[in-house]
Amino acid sequence: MASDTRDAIRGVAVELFSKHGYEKTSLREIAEQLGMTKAALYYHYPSKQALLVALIEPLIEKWKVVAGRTAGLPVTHANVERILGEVLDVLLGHRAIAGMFARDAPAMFEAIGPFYQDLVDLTLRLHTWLAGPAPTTADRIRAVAATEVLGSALGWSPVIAEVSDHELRTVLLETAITVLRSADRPAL
Amino acid sequence: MASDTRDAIRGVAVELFSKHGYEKTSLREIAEQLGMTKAALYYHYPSKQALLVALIEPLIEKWKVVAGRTAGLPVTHANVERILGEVLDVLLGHRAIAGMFARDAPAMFEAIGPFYQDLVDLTLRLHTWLAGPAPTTADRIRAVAATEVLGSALGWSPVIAEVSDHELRTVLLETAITVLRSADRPAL
DNA sequence: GTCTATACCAGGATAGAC
DNA sequence: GTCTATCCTGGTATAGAC
Repeated sequence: MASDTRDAIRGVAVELFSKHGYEKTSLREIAEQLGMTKAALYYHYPSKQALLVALIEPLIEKWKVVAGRTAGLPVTHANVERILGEVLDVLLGHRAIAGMFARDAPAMFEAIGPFYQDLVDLTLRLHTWLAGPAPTTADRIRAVAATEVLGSALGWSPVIAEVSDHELRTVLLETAITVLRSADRPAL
Repeated sequence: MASDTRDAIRGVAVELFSKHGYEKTSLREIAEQLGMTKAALYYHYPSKQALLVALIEPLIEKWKVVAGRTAGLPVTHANVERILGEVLDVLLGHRAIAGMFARDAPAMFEAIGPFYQDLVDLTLRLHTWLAGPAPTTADRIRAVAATEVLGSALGWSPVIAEVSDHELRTVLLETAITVLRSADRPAL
């Protein structure tokens, strides 16, 4: 087994990192909450950054899979709905971690530049795909906005916290699709 | 006059805070870039936090004005468009600072809790107003999503950076309104 | 009124004892 | 696998030069 201690450390780490931010969470705090010393953490994870990376990796992997699927995929209504749904599932399935990327971006970048860059690049590919072939500027803005709508799932608002994952998924998916479709409407 | 030096300090501070994040920006860095010592900064601003507050204040004031306007205002098409437009103008007029709140949230909260809480409360009031009277859960989610669409103006995507403020304003305003209106569409 | 020198404490990191 | 001792950097505080 991959060590109970490591699991416990990661658990406390996600909790504190998302609550107080990465920079403001001290290793002493994490250690104290686990009943060990700062230095003991260093046995299990060689640095604060390595601990962060261990938390991040599962999200990155799933994000790669979803964004990768868009390669060469035609931008049909059905495909857009499927991809956006998968994106939402990744966000909802890793809320705490994805929320860190959304809300604690500079810390994430300073700590794990290349990994962070991977996520950014993948997101840009998603934007490009969503904008469709030969997009206008407005199409590209809407692609960003649609992604932002999905990001609402990570929000701090009580509205978001109170709603069931299922309803959140349904409404946000429909809304994001509406945003992309709004190109078809006559100009205001 | 309110001191050239203070202006210069604030200029460098916004730049570095938004580039590397608040926590990761050291006062030494700021001082060096200005050709002075760390301690000299302390003459002009009594703490790193006070410097941050000085940057933040103009945004908070404007945000208060806009969110305050919604009090008792009927949720008509025209009013929604006017308020969302004003929100966009505030965001576009304070891009760097507003971006810090969007992307560096834990740092902002740790540093200036009460001020941050003000912004959050005002934003929640905006959500509530946008959701309209007797809102369904879906209405409330869409209100959050519409706000998130406006927040796209603060994004790091090259799409956003390349587009003119005017076109960004036009498209995002129209898109946010579409999101709120999408309740009228027949269910998927 | 503006700045320098200097010292203090907290947090991340490393070496080495047990 | 866990701890003590130690180092370095960054925010902070104060004394004092100009």
